[in-house]
Amino acid sequence: LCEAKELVGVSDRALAVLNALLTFYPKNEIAEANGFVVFPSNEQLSLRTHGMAGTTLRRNLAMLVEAGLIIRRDSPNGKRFARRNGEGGLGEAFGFSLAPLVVRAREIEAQAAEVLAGKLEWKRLRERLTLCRRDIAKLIEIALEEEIAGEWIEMQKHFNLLSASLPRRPSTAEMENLLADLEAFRELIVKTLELKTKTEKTDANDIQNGRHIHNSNPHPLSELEPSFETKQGVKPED
DNA sequence: ATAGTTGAACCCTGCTGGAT
DNA sequence: ATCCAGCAGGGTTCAACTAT
Repeated sequence: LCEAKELVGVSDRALAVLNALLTFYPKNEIAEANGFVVFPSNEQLSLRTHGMAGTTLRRNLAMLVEAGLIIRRDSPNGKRFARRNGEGGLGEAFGFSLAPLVVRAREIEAQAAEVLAGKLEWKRLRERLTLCRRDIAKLIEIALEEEIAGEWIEMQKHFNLLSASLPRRPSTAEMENLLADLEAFRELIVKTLELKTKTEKTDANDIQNGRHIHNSNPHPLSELEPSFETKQGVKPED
Protein backbone atom coordinates (compact mmCIF):
# COMPACT_ATOMS: atom_id res chain seq x y z
CA LEU A 1 0.00 0.00 0.00
CA CYS A 2 2.87 2.36 0.74
CA GLU A 3 4.17 1.85 -2.82
CA ALA A 4 0.74 1.88 -4.44
CA LYS A 5 -0.80 4.65 -2.35
CA GLU A 6 -1.15 7.09 -5.24
CA LEU A 7 -2.90 4.56 -7.46
CA VAL A 8 -5.13 3.44 -4.60
CA GLY A 9 -5.92 7.07 -3.78
CA VAL A 10 -4.75 7.45 -0.18
CA SER A 11 -2.24 9.74 1.52
CA ASP A 12 0.59 8.73 3.85
CA ARG A 13 -1.44 10.12 6.77
CA ALA A 14 -4.36 7.89 5.83
CA LEU A 15 -1.96 4.94 5.80
CA ALA A 16 -0.82 5.92 9.31
CA VAL A 17 -4.47 5.78 10.39
CA LEU A 18 -4.86 2.39 8.68
CA ASN A 19 -1.77 1.22 10.52
CA ALA A 20 -3.31 2.38 13.80
CA LEU A 21 -6.55 0.57 12.92
CA LEU A 22 -4.58 -2.64 12.31
CA THR A 23 -3.05 -2.45 15.79
CA PHE A 24 -6.57 -2.98 17.15
CA TYR A 25 -6.92 -6.24 15.26
CA PRO A 26 -6.58 -9.05 17.81
CA LYS A 27 -4.59 -11.48 15.61
CA ASN A 28 -1.59 -11.25 13.34
CA GLU A 29 -3.45 -12.47 10.28
CA ILE A 30 -6.65 -10.88 9.00
CA ALA A 31 -9.06 -13.77 8.47
CA GLU A 32 -12.80 -14.34 8.54
CA ALA A 33 -12.40 -16.69 11.51
CA ASN A 34 -11.09 -13.77 13.57
CA GLY A 35 -13.78 -11.39 12.33
CA PHE A 36 -12.94 -8.40 10.19
CA VAL A 37 -14.22 -5.51 12.31
CA VAL A 38 -12.12 -3.27 14.56
CA PHE A 39 -13.92 -0.75 16.78
CA PRO A 40 -11.53 1.72 18.43
CA SER A 41 -12.83 5.11 19.57
CA ASN A 42 -11.40 8.18 17.89
CA GLU A 43 -9.59 8.96 21.12
CA GLN A 44 -7.75 5.61 21.05
CA LEU A 45 -7.03 6.02 17.33
CA SER A 46 -5.69 9.49 18.02
CA LEU A 47 -3.32 8.06 20.64
CA ARG A 48 -2.05 5.40 18.24
CA THR A 49 -1.51 7.94 15.46
CA HIS A 50 0.77 9.90 17.79
CA GLY A 51 -1.81 12.50 18.68
CA MET A 52 -3.51 13.14 15.35
CA ALA A 53 -6.36 15.63 15.77
CA GLY A 54 -9.89 14.25 15.68
CA THR A 55 -10.87 16.13 12.54
CA THR A 56 -7.83 14.93 10.65
CA LEU A 57 -8.46 11.41 11.89
CA ARG A 58 -12.04 11.51 10.56
CA ARG A 59 -10.90 12.94 7.26
CA ASN A 60 -8.34 10.19 6.82
CA LEU A 61 -10.81 7.50 7.87
CA ALA A 62 -13.16 8.90 5.23
CA MET A 63 -10.31 8.75 2.71
CA LEU A 64 -9.69 5.07 3.52
CA VAL A 65 -13.41 4.33 3.12
CA GLU A 66 -13.50 6.32 -0.13
CA ALA A 67 -10.51 4.34 -1.44
CA GLY A 68 -12.29 1.11 -0.61
CA LEU A 69 -9.68 -0.12 1.87
CA ILE A 70 -12.07 -0.30 4.82
CA ILE A 71 -15.85 -0.40 5.15
CA ARG A 72 -17.91 1.43 7.76
CA ARG A 73 -19.99 -0.83 9.96
CA ASP A 74 -22.00 1.83 11.75
CA SER A 75 -23.98 1.21 14.91
CA PRO A 76 -27.35 2.99 15.29
CA ASN A 77 -25.73 5.79 17.31
CA GLY A 78 -22.56 5.90 15.28
CA LYS A 79 -20.46 4.62 18.17
CA ARG A 80 -17.96 1.84 17.71
CA PHE A 81 -18.36 -1.16 19.96
CA ALA A 82 -18.93 -4.91 19.95
CA ARG A 83 -21.75 -6.81 21.64
CA ARG A 84 -20.74 -9.77 23.75
CA ASN A 85 -22.20 -13.08 22.73
CA GLY A 86 -23.50 -15.58 25.25
CA GLU A 87 -20.21 -17.51 25.51
CA GLY A 88 -18.18 -14.51 26.61
CA GLY A 89 -16.77 -13.89 23.14
CA LEU A 90 -17.48 -11.04 20.75
CA GLY A 91 -20.74 -10.97 18.87
CA GLU A 92 -21.84 -8.27 16.45
CA ALA A 93 -19.24 -5.52 16.10
CA PHE A 94 -19.68 -1.93 14.89
CA GLY A 95 -16.66 -0.04 13.60
CA PHE A 96 -14.55 -0.59 10.48
CA SER A 97 -14.30 -3.81 8.51
CA LEU A 98 -10.80 -4.67 7.26
CA ALA A 99 -12.17 -7.29 4.85
CA PRO A 100 -11.32 -5.23 1.70
CA LEU A 101 -7.62 -5.51 2.57
CA VAL A 102 -7.84 -9.28 2.24
CA VAL A 103 -10.05 -9.20 -0.85
CA ARG A 104 -7.88 -6.63 -2.66
CA ALA A 105 -4.46 -7.91 -1.58
CA ARG A 106 -3.51 -9.24 -5.05
CA GLU A 107 -4.82 -6.12 -6.77
CA ILE A 108 -2.82 -3.88 -4.45
CA GLU A 109 0.32 -5.97 -5.00
CA ALA A 110 -0.12 -5.57 -8.76
CA GLN A 111 -0.58 -1.81 -8.37
CA ALA A 112 2.57 -1.61 -6.25
CA ALA A 113 4.50 -3.49 -8.96
CA GLU A 114 3.12 -1.07 -11.56
CA VAL A 115 4.26 1.92 -9.51
CA LEU A 116 7.72 0.41 -9.04
CA ALA A 117 8.03 -0.22 -12.80
CA GLY A 118 6.96 3.38 -13.42
CA LYS A 119 9.57 4.67 -10.98
CA LEU A 120 12.25 2.58 -12.71
CA GLU A 121 11.22 3.95 -16.11
CA TRP A 122 11.29 7.48 -14.67
CA LYS A 123 14.79 6.89 -13.33
CA ARG A 124 16.02 5.57 -16.69
CA LEU A 125 14.58 8.58 -18.51
CA ARG A 126 16.18 10.92 -15.97
CA GLU A 127 19.57 9.26 -16.57
CA ARG A 128 19.23 9.54 -20.36
CA LEU A 129 18.22 13.17 -19.93
CA THR A 130 21.23 13.92 -17.74
CA LEU A 131 23.61 12.23 -20.18
CA CYS A 132 22.11 14.07 -23.14
CA ARG A 133 22.34 17.42 -21.33
CA ARG A 134 25.94 16.70 -20.39
CA ASP A 135 26.77 15.80 -24.01
CA ILE A 136 25.25 18.99 -25.37
CA ALA A 137 26.95 21.20 -22.77
CA LYS A 138 30.31 19.57 -23.53
CA LEU A 139 29.89 19.80 -27.32
CA ILE A 140 29.02 23.50 -27.17
CA GLU A 141 31.91 24.10 -24.78
CA ILE A 142 34.34 22.38 -27.16
CA ALA A 143 32.98 24.31 -30.14
CA LEU A 144 33.50 27.58 -28.28
CA GLU A 145 36.95 26.59 -27.01
CA GLU A 146 38.12 25.46 -30.45
CA GLU A 147 36.51 28.56 -31.99
CA ILE A 148 34.69 26.47 -34.54
CA ALA A 149 32.50 28.62 -36.77
CA GLY A 150 28.82 28.53 -35.85
CA GLU A 151 26.11 30.21 -33.78
CA TRP A 152 27.19 28.54 -30.56
CA ILE A 153 26.12 31.31 -28.20
CA GLU A 154 22.58 31.13 -29.63
CA MET A 155 22.69 27.35 -29.34
CA GLN A 156 23.79 27.64 -25.73
CA LYS A 157 20.88 30.00 -25.03
CA HIS A 158 18.47 27.58 -26.70
CA PHE A 159 19.94 24.73 -24.65
CA ASN A 160 19.50 26.71 -21.42
CA LEU A 161 15.90 27.43 -22.36
CA LEU A 162 15.20 23.75 -23.02
CA SER A 163 16.85 22.75 -19.74
CA ALA A 164 14.94 25.35 -17.75
CA SER A 165 11.62 24.14 -19.17
CA LEU A 166 11.86 20.98 -17.03
CA PRO A 167 9.85 21.30 -13.79
CA ARG A 168 11.23 20.22 -10.43
CA ARG A 169 9.30 16.95 -10.45
CA PRO A 170 8.65 16.27 -14.13
CA SER A 171 6.21 13.59 -15.22
CA THR A 172 7.37 10.71 -17.43
CA ALA A 173 5.59 12.29 -20.42
CA GLU A 174 7.27 15.67 -19.80
CA MET A 175 10.66 13.98 -19.65
CA GLU A 176 9.98 11.96 -22.82
CA ASN A 177 9.07 15.15 -24.68
CA LEU A 178 12.12 17.05 -23.47
CA LEU A 179 14.39 14.08 -24.16
CA ALA A 180 13.13 13.93 -27.76
CA ASP A 181 13.81 17.68 -28.14
CA LEU A 182 17.26 17.44 -26.56
CA GLU A 183 18.27 14.38 -28.59
CA ALA A 184 17.24 16.14 -31.79
CA PHE A 185 19.17 19.21 -30.65
CA ARG A 186 22.25 17.12 -29.86
CA GLU A 187 22.06 15.54 -33.33
CA LEU A 188 21.90 19.00 -34.86
CA ILE A 189 24.96 20.10 -32.90
CA VAL A 190 26.90 16.97 -33.85
CA LYS A 191 26.02 17.44 -37.54
CA THR A 192 26.96 21.13 -37.42
CA LEU A 193 30.27 20.27 -35.77
CA GLU A 194 30.99 17.52 -38.33
CA LEU A 195 30.15 19.83 -41.21
CA LYS A 196 32.27 22.69 -39.89
CA THR A 197 35.29 20.55 -39.07
CA LYS A 198 35.01 18.78 -42.46
CA THR A 199 34.82 22.12 -44.24
CA GLU A 200 37.85 23.38 -42.33
CA LYS A 201 39.75 20.18 -43.16
CA THR A 202 38.72 20.37 -46.81
CA ASP A 203 39.83 24.03 -46.93
CA ALA A 204 43.14 23.02 -45.46
CA ASN A 205 43.43 20.20 -48.03
CA ASP A 206 42.86 22.65 -50.85
CA ILE A 207 45.86 24.51 -49.68
CA GLN A 208 47.86 21.44 -48.95
CA ASN A 209 46.82 19.70 -52.18
CA GLY A 210 47.56 22.70 -54.27
CA ARG A 211 49.44 21.95 -57.42
CA HIS A 212 52.98 21.24 -56.70
CA ILE A 213 54.89 23.89 -58.56
CA HIS A 214 58.19 22.85 -59.48
CA ASN A 215 60.38 25.36 -61.07
CA SER A 216 63.79 24.21 -61.79
CA ASN A 217 64.72 27.82 -62.28
CA PRO A 218 62.82 29.64 -59.64
CA HIS A 219 62.39 33.38 -59.53
CA PRO A 220 63.66 34.69 -56.21
CA LEU A 221 60.09 35.87 -55.23
CA SER A 222 58.15 32.82 -56.46
CA GLU A 223 58.86 30.92 -53.24
CA LEU A 224 57.20 33.64 -51.17
CA GLU A 225 54.24 34.41 -53.46
CA PRO A 226 51.63 31.63 -53.84
CA SER A 227 50.56 30.74 -57.31
CA PHE A 228 47.48 32.42 -58.80
CA GLU A 229 45.55 29.11 -58.88
CA THR A 230 46.19 28.48 -55.22
CA LYS A 231 45.20 32.05 -54.35
CA GLN A 232 41.88 31.62 -56.15
CA GLY A 233 41.26 28.27 -54.47
CA VAL A 234 41.37 26.44 -57.78
CA LYS A 235 41.84 22.79 -57.17
CA PRO A 236 44.78 20.95 -58.71
CA GLU A 237 42.56 18.86 -60.98
CA ASP A 238 41.05 22.06 -62.39
C1' DA B 1 2.29 33.42 -4.64
C1' DT B 2 -0.63 29.74 -4.48
C1' DA B 3 -2.82 25.40 -3.61
C1' DG B 4 -3.29 21.86 -0.43
C1' DT B 5 -3.32 20.26 4.41
C1' DT B 6 -4.16 20.61 9.22
C1' DG B 7 -6.45 21.53 13.49
C1' DA B 8 -9.58 24.18 16.46
C1' DA B 9 -14.18 25.58 17.06
C1' DC B 10 -18.78 24.97 16.48
C1' DC B 11 -22.98 22.57 15.39
C1' DC B 12 -25.91 18.43 14.58
C1' DT B 13 -27.53 13.65 15.49
C1' DG B 14 -28.69 9.65 18.14
C1' DC B 15 -28.26 7.00 22.29
C1' DT B 16 -27.97 6.47 27.42
C1' DG B 17 -29.09 7.10 32.03
C1' DG B 18 -30.52 9.85 35.92
C1' DA B 19 -34.04 13.04 37.72
C1' DT B 20 -38.72 14.22 38.01
C1' DA C 1 -43.32 8.15 30.76
C1' DT C 2 -40.97 12.26 29.88
C1' DC C 3 -37.31 15.49 30.02
C1' DC C 4 -32.67 16.73 29.73
C1' DA C 5 -27.68 16.66 30.28
C1' DG C 6 -23.79 14.10 28.82
C1' DC C 7 -21.31 11.40 25.58
C1' DA C 8 -19.48 9.93 21.17
C1' DG C 9 -19.23 10.41 16.38
C1' DG C 10 -19.73 13.10 12.08
C1' DG C 11 -19.77 17.37 9.21
C1' DT C 12 -18.53 22.21 8.09
C1' DT C 13 -15.94 26.43 8.32
C1' DC C 14 -11.95 29.14 8.63
C1' DA C 15 -7.40 30.63 9.94
C1' DA C 16 -2.71 29.00 10.18
C1' DC C 17 0.71 26.36 8.28
C1' DT C 18 3.38 23.91 4.63
C1' DA C 19 5.06 22.42 0.20
C1' DT C 20 5.83 23.59 -4.41
